[in-house]
Amino acid sequence: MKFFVGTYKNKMDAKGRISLPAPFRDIVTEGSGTAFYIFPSPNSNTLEAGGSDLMQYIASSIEEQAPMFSQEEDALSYIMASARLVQCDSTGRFVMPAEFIEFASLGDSVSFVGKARRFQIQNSQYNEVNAPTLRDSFSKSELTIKKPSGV
Amino acid sequence: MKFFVGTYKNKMDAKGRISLPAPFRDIVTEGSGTAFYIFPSPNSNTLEAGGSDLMQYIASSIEEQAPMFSQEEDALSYIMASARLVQCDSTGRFVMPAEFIEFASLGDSVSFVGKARRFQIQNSQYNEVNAPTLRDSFSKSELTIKKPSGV
DNA sequence: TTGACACCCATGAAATACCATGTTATCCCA
DNA sequence: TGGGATAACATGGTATTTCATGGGTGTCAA
Repeated sequence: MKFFVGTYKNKMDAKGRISLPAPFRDIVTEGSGTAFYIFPSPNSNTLEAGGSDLMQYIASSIEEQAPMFSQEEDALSYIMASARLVQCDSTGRFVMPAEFIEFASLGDSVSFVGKARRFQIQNSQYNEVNAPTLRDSFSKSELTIKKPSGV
Repeated sequence: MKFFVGTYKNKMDAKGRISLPAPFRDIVTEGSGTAFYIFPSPNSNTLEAGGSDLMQYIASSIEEQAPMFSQEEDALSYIMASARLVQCDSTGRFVMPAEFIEFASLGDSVSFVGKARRFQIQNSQYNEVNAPTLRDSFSKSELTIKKPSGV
């Protein structure tokens, strides 16, 4: 299995077209053809993205937490309701839906931030002001990596 | 596997005809030809819809919960009794049964809401008032995506 | 006969696939 | 190790297709 790592900056044109960074292209298109999923992050004004395996992960989690037709399921599946499947063309470019441009306040420069199983898409300025903060809070050892079960 | 994601708004004409959103068309018709199932939601005034794999999922769930001919099975299988199989024409349009138009109070504008394994069909106004609520309850961190078992 | 329903076109707008180019990164060989 | 050749990639522009939607016609059954 391959992971989304690294941070890349690409330009969005007037039509909302952006090149998906080449290192992400091969990973995300495994099992989803040339398409991948984007949805608004539940807790911040950034966009989350990944392949069909990510959606499978989320769908399974929802099914284990809440039965079908329950109110909890309705709230959890808001991710699915707000997500979009976007297609890459032959040159590796996709069209960012207008509602996401607005949600994430995307400008000319867009950052792609690797997050292992998924990646984030955000305004480059947002990324620049947050990256040092994140690094800072991490190096304070408030945040650590615990041993996962079954590894 | 492909999932129903996103929210789309289409118009219903005087004959009760609606275009099934193109992104849903390819998914739902896998294994069901050009037809799909619609049934009233057990817990709200919206309509649930999906392909034959969804009905398979529900049927299996009913079989595991209650034995055949039991009273519980009778209640659970009300979904099957109230469901309808609808056909799409060559342009991807289907006729919404009159009883469902009444049940879900459908007007000119109809929303299709992706829910991973299935999708909902509802009055667009109903969708507009509920979507912010869902997003709100989700972003309060009362609801999170936990690691599903076996992934 | 009348309504319900499936089927057939037509059309404008919007989405998407295709083609072209410059620049950067990578590879290969001297 | 350096320099040239080659391939990959990001980005700009254009053409084609898809899609949603409106209207009409025929057919079968109540």
